[in-house]
Formats: sequence, structure tokens, C-alpha cells
Amino acid sequence: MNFSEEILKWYQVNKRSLPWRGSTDPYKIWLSEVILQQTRVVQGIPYYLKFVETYPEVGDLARASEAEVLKLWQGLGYYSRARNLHAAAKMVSEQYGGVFPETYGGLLGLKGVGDYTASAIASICFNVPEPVVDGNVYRVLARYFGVDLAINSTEGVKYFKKLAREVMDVGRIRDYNQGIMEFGAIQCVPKSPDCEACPLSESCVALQMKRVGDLPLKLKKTKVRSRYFNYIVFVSKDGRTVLEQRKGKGIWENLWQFPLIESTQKLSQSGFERRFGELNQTVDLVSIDLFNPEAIVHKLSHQHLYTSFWVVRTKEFPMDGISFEEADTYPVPVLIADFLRSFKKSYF
DNA sequence: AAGCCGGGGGA
DNA sequence: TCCCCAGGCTT
Repeated sequence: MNFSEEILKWYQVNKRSLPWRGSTDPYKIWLSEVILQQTRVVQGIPYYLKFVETYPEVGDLARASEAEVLKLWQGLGYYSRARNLHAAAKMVSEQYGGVFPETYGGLLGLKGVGDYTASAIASICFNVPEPVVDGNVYRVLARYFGVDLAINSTEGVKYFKKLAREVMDVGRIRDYNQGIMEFGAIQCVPKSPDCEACPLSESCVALQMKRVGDLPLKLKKTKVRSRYFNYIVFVSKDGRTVLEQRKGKGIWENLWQFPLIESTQKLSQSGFERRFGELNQTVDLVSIDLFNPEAIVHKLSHQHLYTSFWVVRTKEFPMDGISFEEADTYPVPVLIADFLRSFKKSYF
């Protein structure tokens, strides 16, 4: 048996039962694929179930507001996926009459659908012979064929795509593509794979060369940036607060948060009061208290956010405040959601 | 080509 | 602590 035959045989026996498995409905496959971009299956499943229940068809998603979609996406990260998901749903509804394109190129034109996702939808839904190359496939191919190119280099990307195309099973592309990804996720795992139990071990180059531990190769990641966030948690006499929407580029675009003062280092009480004063607030101050004396460190893959929540009590609100219950209906970063939970526990 | 974009889980 | 996850977009 050759490579693809082994993969297909292994898949037949070992495939997991997943909510979207077996479906060829492009809406459901597209939804699952976007949710699973850079996301573990176990983390994505509850979101997939929420989305198909809330929006049974692409038109339902298209008719929702972006804020509603972001709220359902809250906690999953990479929020551009949610914004693009919503935009793509509108494209399908308005430009394609609610019917997904059935070609690789057509799918690639949808927002948030790149090479991988277009290949996945085209092959799984329409049996289009396009190879998928995700993180699992890179690992399986790099090890089995002993490829020394970095998977995130331009040359590596081209090489692996070509190799994937050469070894795929054109006639059974639907199962083969899902099979090689499943094989990477279950058998050929990143760390300490059980090669003794692997049906492909005899012909695996990395195993014979004792290089399973250092393949696939990957170029160094970007370094983390440290930032200091000071959130202004207004609390008026009638228990209302203020949220504002993040605009422009950067993390959490279009999500909501408390008014923010960013500093280059941790602010003291007087330091915060000075920066707060510079905002030219016209509120009637009662008190300013630091909620968390020790900064909350919110760690993202590329930023460490050292965060202080300053509780600013006021008399009346000239601006349009909201209640803390209402705050829970806004799409917010996990950092804010966590604070809201602990704040309400200690103050109410 | 390189940087940016989240959050969580495993070792 | 580091690495990875059914990647894509922007510059």
C-alpha cells in the first residue's frame, strides 16, 4: 500500500465523530473550517454548535448584526474571522443568491477564505481534487517524506503544496483530505508521537533518521510586546458604567471595552489621576480606587498586557452609561469578560 | 517576506 | 515556559 492508501485505511478505522463530519453542506463545512483556523477541535466544537443553532442557514447569519456575530464568537480569538465570516455570509446571500460557489477559485474569493479553507470546502463538499495543507499535513508530510524546508518559508509553502498534490488520492479526495488531517491530529502528533503504533512507521523517513522530534522545521516566531492597559471603570451612583468600541487596526477590532489609558509602564495612583485629568472629563468625581493592586497579566501569543482596572466612582452621568447587566450583552475580550465577572462578585 | 491577529491546552 | 492549534490578511 502506498501513502494515500494507508492514510485512507487508517482514517476509516480511527476517524472521530464530529458534529460536521459526514456533512457536505458547504455552509456547515465553511463554518467549521473558519472556526477551526488556528483553533483546536475541542475548543471549536461548542462554537460550531452555537452558530448552526443560532444561524441554521447562511441567510440567517447574513441578516444578523456584526455585533451579534462577534458576541457569539466571544472567547474564540482572532476576531477578524468573525467579521470576515459575517461579510462572507452577506456575499453568498446577496451576490450568489444564497448558494456557495462550488469551485476552488470561487470559494477563494470569499472573505476569510484562503488557500487552505477553499481547498477544504471544495474537496469535502464537491469532491474537487485540491489538496489541503494545514498544520497537521505539514507535520505528516515533513516527517514521512523527511522534508527539511521550513513550513512557514515561501519555498517551504510551495514545496509542501506540490508534494501534497502529488501524493493525494484524486478519486477519494473527500476522505483523503480529512484523513491526512485526522492522522496528524491523532497519530502523528507534534510531541512524542507513538511511532510504535503507527501503520506508516516502516516507510517514515523521519523515524528512520531519528528526526521525528525536530520535524517539521519552522522559522522563529515573533517576539512578544509588553503593553500597559489602564481601564477606567466608571461606576455612577445609580450603578451605571461606560463601554466604548475599539476602532481602527490592532487587537480586538470592533469589540467593546472600558475607556482605556495606555501607558509605557505601570501607573501609580497619582500617575493615573494625572492621565485621567488630561482626558478633560466633565464628571463629578467621588473616588478613584485601583481594583487590582497586582497587575493582571493577559498573555496573548504576541503581546503581554499588564492591566489595571481603576474604579472611578461618580455622581451623575452626563454621558450615556449602561448597567453592568447590559455590559454582558456586548462583545468583549476575555480580559474584560473575566473582570466583569469578578467585579460583580465583589461589588454586588 | 515579515508582521499581526486570541485564547487555551499539553508537556 | 514554550509550542501548537483543520490560517488569513495587511504592509
